[in-house]
Amino acid sequence: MTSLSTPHHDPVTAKPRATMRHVAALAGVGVKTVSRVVNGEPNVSAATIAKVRDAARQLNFEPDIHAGNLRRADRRSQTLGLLVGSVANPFSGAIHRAVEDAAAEKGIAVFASSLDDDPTRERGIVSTFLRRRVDGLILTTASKSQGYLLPELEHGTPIVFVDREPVGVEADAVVSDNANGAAVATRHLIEHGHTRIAFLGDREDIWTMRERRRGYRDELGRAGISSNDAQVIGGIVDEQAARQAVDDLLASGNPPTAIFSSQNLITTGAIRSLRDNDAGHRIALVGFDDIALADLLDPAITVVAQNPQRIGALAAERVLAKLDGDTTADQTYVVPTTLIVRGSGEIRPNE
Amino acid sequence: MTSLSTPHHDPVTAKPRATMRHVAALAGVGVKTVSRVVNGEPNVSAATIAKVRDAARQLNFEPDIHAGNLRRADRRSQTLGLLVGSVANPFSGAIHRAVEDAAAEKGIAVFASSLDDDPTRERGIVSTFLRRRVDGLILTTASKSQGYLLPELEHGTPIVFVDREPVGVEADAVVSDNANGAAVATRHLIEHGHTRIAFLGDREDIWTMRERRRGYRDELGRAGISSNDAQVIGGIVDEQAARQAVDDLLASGNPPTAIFSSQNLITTGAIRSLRDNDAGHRIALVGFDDIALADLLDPAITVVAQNPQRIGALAAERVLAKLDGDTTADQTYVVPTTLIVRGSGEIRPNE
DNA sequence: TGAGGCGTTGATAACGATGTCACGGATTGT
DNA sequence: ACAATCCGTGACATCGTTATCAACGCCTCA
Repeated sequence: MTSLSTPHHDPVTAKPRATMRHVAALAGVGVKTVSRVVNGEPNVSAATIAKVRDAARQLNFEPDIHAGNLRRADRRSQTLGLLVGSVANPFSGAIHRAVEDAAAEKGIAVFASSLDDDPTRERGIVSTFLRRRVDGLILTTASKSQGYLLPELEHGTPIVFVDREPVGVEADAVVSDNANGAAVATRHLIEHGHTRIAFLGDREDIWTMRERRRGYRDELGRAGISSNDAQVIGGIVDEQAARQAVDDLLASGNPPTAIFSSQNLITTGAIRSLRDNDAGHRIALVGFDDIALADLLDPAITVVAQNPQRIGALAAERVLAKLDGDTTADQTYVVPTTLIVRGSGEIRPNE
Repeated sequence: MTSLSTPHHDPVTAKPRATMRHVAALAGVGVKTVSRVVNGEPNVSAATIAKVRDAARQLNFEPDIHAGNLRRADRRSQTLGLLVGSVANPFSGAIHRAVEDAAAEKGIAVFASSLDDDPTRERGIVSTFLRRRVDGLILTTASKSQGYLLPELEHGTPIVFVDREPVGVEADAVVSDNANGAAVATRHLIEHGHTRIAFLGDREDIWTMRERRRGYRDELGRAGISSNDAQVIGGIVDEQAARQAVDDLLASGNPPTAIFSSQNLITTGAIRSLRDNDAGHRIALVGFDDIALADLLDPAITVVAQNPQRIGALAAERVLAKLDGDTTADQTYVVPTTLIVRGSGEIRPNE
């Protein structure tokens, strides 16, 4: 056996990539001049620019942005790290898209990763971003504290939290009007005559879940509804669990007349259960976060809609502003939610 | 006025980032030894490893992956570029998620961008990826030819196309069973007694649209249905346009008894129009690509479902395999579609 | 006409990491 | 006991780019 080996892509056919040196040689100029042309720096003669452009085109030259970044004064990688719930989730997708649009305008590329509400993933992904020297971070978090980001903040990396407020660090955050939105939803149900309103919640350790539950409870309190009537069910991790939870509620001795489901997947699970149990027109439902085609269901689903586009756009705006030297004090930006009345939330008890 | 300036993040508070030299100095070893520890290379004493780890932790050291990449033999940036229709679109999101999962396993980060069916964007985004020296590319395309990628392919960069086949280059592609899926949908409608089946299509220059239309036409031909009965409407760019198109169809002198909508947003637009015109239970509808909650609508929507998870997973698998030296010949992988019968596709004419 | 300035250009060091290689000390084999 | 080997380690060159600075030629103005 010889020592011949093909460790990776076939080295026989692999053509080397053109560097500035190659371009410089072909154009008959120095590398620094190529650099000047590529970066649009002034004081290069038109003739030289043409020669260099030609050579670069011939060789399919693409500058190595990271090699440049190594020496460049501003050390910008033109890259952002984005961590969202899951890139497969429409809410996250809308945030991602808004961030991409803002970043693309400035030639900035975006790393996007999924958190899955897993603290370990959070740390790993952030580390992955940091090792790639992203210029800024937009993060949804799951860990108990984001104190580990302090050194990065001190270094000057702009960090903006989205969807959930951070713990253990001061930084910008962009979140939905969670407690108020939940209160509005709850009040809406109360105004339609309900007192037995169940709350279907996510995992206890998720900040948005606690905020929404707080809004729900506060509103019940304001209406003078006994907390005995509040059926708070937490720890619902997916659509199937939500379905089961509602099945159980309906089978219980004292079912609620209305349901407030505090999240996307939980809402669809609830819809399925209500449908299965033929209770869709009997039990009111208001969901937190809009769902696709909710207006075409029967009944159409009343929701408190979030504004993920706005959340993403605002987060990107803040990060980019900080990169441009903006020193506005860190704060939490609250993006309003909107009650969208469609039918399911206007069902009255005992109908 | 002094020459003091604050070009970017406040240089007064900006702490420098720790490099291997700093870690080496603190640990009292050479930089190469730090490199060995960080990369888990063998032949370092346990005591030295401990010293280095300690120092690295104290300084919050994160290695600069791109600086290393510059000198490293394999030149891997541990990064993939992914270009999809739009990161806000559930189909794209599912692909993205599958790619992310496969990549994350190997510590690879993913750049994700949206194409918006814009050839100019395609070129710009690919260039953006290339300048960042991604290890591989997974691309949805909009331009007439991908010939511009030839130099990159020759260089050995693995490229896999998703959703649409490339033109002008030979490369792996992972696509849905478009023509066949469309034929299955069409046959399904024919089997339920329809002959006047309208086709609602996307922009003409989109490969998937042409494939699906081909499947539709072929199937009509096989059934001996006159092409006069085929009402092909193309150039539908969004949901609103689809709605309008169906409104027009219904108002025409000779409306179809069934509709095959060849895409996601077009399907929802069609549903809305049918609903508005009170025709949902009279005119059959089969959509290409599944939509959320389709099973809860009235009627529930029959669709030919794609499998974006599978498409993404397969594309990622191919790219990663090529990175590992796999030299299987380039080919197009066809991911099967599935007819999901729910109700709207089983409505008979004249009901 | 000669000093000074400006526009254009390239040689060289440096960025933060890894590949190479050489060195010293410990271990092994005979 | 001595050579051969192996292990642990660090000095140095290097990857592709940009910052610095010096040099050159040409123009301007006194």
